[in-house]
Amino acid sequence: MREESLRLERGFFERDPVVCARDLIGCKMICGRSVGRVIETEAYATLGDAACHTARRASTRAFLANHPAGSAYVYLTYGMHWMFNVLIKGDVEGFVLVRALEAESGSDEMVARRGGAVARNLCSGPGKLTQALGINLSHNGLDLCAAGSLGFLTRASPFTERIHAGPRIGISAAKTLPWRFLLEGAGVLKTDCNAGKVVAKRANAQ
DNA sequence: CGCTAGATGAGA
DNA sequence: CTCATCTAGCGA
Repeated sequence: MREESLRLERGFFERDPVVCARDLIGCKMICGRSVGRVIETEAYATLGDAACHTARRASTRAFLANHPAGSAYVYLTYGMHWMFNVLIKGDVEGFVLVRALEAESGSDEMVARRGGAVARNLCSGPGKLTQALGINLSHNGLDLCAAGSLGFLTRASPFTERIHAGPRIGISAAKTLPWRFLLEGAGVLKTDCNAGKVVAKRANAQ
């Protein structure tokens, strides 16, 4: 018998952000015709985490107050890259940044939006991911648990693959929290490993 | 392959 | 001024 993938429900996102980030690995992300498996995430928390946007941005605190768990939180960084996050509201509140996917279907339109990038380079980073899926500010605030074109599907059960945890990358605060999660052996993460090195080097230089 | 520089805009 | 980034272009 074949197991059916079901949409992740609100309750999934009403837990600890770190648990959500880890459990999102291996789930499918759907955006219209484009589907990919989540292979990299990061958790951010409103308490004890200086890297969380709520620590510096009033608009993010307002967003959190006005949206349910499982809402999409999208914003621009470095003037040109959209970041796709999910609002988490458990006992601890925060966000999960979806950093990388392994394309499964609809990759023709993903490749087109990425300007002809090869598979290994298609969704292997948070900016590439949103570009491949066509995600931008218009998706901000969407309910990912509703029956829309944007959301997540449950991962296979039992889930036997290994998940690696390590420090988050590309940030300047709270660098040591091991809140970055990767599917082991996904083989799509070279670029992000490089990004991690760059960050580490900068840290060493100071 | 590794590494650097520069693009580019919102928020506080 | 700071950023949850990416890519082209350079040198080895």
